[in-house]
Amino acid sequence: MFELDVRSRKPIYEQLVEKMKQLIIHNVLKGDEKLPSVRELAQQLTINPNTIQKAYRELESQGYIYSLKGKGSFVHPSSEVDNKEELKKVREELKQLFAEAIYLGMTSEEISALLHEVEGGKQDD
Amino acid sequence: MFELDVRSRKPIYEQLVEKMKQLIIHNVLKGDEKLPSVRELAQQLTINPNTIQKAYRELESQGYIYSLKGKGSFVHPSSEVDNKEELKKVREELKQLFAEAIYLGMTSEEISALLHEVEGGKQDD
DNA sequence: CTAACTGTATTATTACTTCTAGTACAGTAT
DNA sequence: ATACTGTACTAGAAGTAATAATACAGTTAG
Repeated sequence: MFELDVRSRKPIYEQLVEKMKQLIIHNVLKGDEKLPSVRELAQQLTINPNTIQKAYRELESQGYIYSLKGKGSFVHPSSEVDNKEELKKVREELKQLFAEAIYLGMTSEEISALLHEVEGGKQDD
Repeated sequence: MFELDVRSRKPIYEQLVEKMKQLIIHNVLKGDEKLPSVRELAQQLTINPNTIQKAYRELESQGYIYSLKGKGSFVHPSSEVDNKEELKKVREELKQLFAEAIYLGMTSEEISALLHEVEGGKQDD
């Protein structure tokens, strides 16, 4: 499914959260799609099931997936995502990153271009 | 100078790096301005000098400050900052964050508005 | 109902990172 | 010389991440 850097200073479960978010955001994993089970993914990645669970718990609290006992974990459909806390966090991070980008010499034109590049790469299905 | 959350899950030296970057980026700390010494700041914040040094080392490697043995640590003037690695990192983070913002329901207009808000708040002196 | 899946929770242990503490050395300035 | 600076190193305490081994509850296919 993806690769992890076990030697990284960044915790495995955080890497896992980031990668999964990317897959969900870029629609590689579609709404209501079933994710690999905790044990299955642990075996695939040769890491401990508890670590997977920790990542899934985090993804669930951020609203990206939902889990049903006995059934599995599933991608939360984008249209239903309504996480005001996450949105607030993202807004703050954007402001911080904009200031940093400008400080490092990026123009607002460059930044806008990047935005529209990302925006253009989207499609619903 | 600022406040730190010692109880936070985020390491103290990382908080310190973030805060200092903000002060530098927003021109509260100006170019070539002398920063508090490692020992002085450690005393002010009641944390260990080694922790301050770790933060300063990180800020130096990111190009935000420079240190002179026996003299002190100083803010790197914005105009001279030319850190291609940092810029590359920021570009990647922007793309990731844009995708996330859009996924969470922000429009590109909202994002652009945020950008110009940050941009407008700048002034050289 | 049983067997084999699911998520979830708990406890114990190990490994790693962060932070502190103390010391030391080299360069600068008065 | 004295008192500042940054920098480096070792050692130990404290907290976090990751593993390992169980256990329990809900779902589903036979």
